[in-house]
Amino acid sequence: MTNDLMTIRQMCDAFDVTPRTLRFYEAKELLFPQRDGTRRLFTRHDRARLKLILRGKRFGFSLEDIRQILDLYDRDGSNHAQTIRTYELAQHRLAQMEAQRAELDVAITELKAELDAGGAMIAGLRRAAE
Amino acid sequence: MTNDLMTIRQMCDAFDVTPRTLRFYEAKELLFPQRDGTRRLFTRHDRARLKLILRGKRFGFSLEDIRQILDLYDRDGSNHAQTIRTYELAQHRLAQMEAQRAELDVAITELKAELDAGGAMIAGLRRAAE
DNA sequence: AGAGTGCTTGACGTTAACGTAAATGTAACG
DNA sequence: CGTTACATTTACGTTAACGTCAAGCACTCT
Repeated sequence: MTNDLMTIRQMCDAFDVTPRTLRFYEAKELLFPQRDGTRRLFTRHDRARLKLILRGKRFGFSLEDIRQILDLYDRDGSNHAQTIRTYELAQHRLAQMEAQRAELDVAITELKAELDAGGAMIAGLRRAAE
Repeated sequence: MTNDLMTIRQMCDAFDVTPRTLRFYEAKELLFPQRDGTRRLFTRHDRARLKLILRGKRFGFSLEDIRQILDLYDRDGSNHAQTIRTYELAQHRLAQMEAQRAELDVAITELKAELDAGGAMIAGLRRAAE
């Protein structure tokens, strides 16, 4: 069984992040490692939170979004209103992502058309400028 | 027929940008308006370039990318090697956009799964942390 | 004790594309 | 000539998520 307390380096190796990142997350109040004198010791709790953080980032949430979600979660995991709030946050983010994808689709289609048509951006751009 | 020379405000109204933006583009050498004393006067040429700039932005090109493309275009619109170069830039950008869309698709799918499964991000995040 | 290794806390740097504010100019109107 | 309405330059501010030193402590090995 993996030790309950991990040094910053062990954390970095385990999660593929830099020490700077972990300290940054602590400064932003996303993590709260214990101290052994001056050194940080990360608990299971920190590891769980870090997983959530990295997962949230993959979803495109900002660190601030993530912090809010984690705070709600820690304050009272069973509070219905807060769960709803988080749900709404996720829904909102999902809508953003889908809108972004739609824009991207349009841009990709247009750019492909340029390439297919003129054989070069320039030609496409010139036509667009008429 | 619309006058050949336009003030900064006319440009802003016509293209829905701010004066700051036009001055910024000039500073970045994307536009080269004439001067009437101290005031800028934008020519048809500037308008054509601005259209290209805004179009490039929709494609997700950086201003620096756009500047390079415009420079090649102005220097010699018929130079084959330069046309090829621009073509490659566009291809590269297209590849980036498609990669980005792929990532977005994965994230959207995952996030949807979370929402469908647990009814809340928190639940999803908790399962992920186990 | 000296060397090496790893950890710590500052604190400034990076990137893009402008926003915003301050001080000044100047053209036209009445 | 005074006011109004835009224009100009200069230059610092913004945002996110860290990167990159710099200087120094803490422990261990020899």
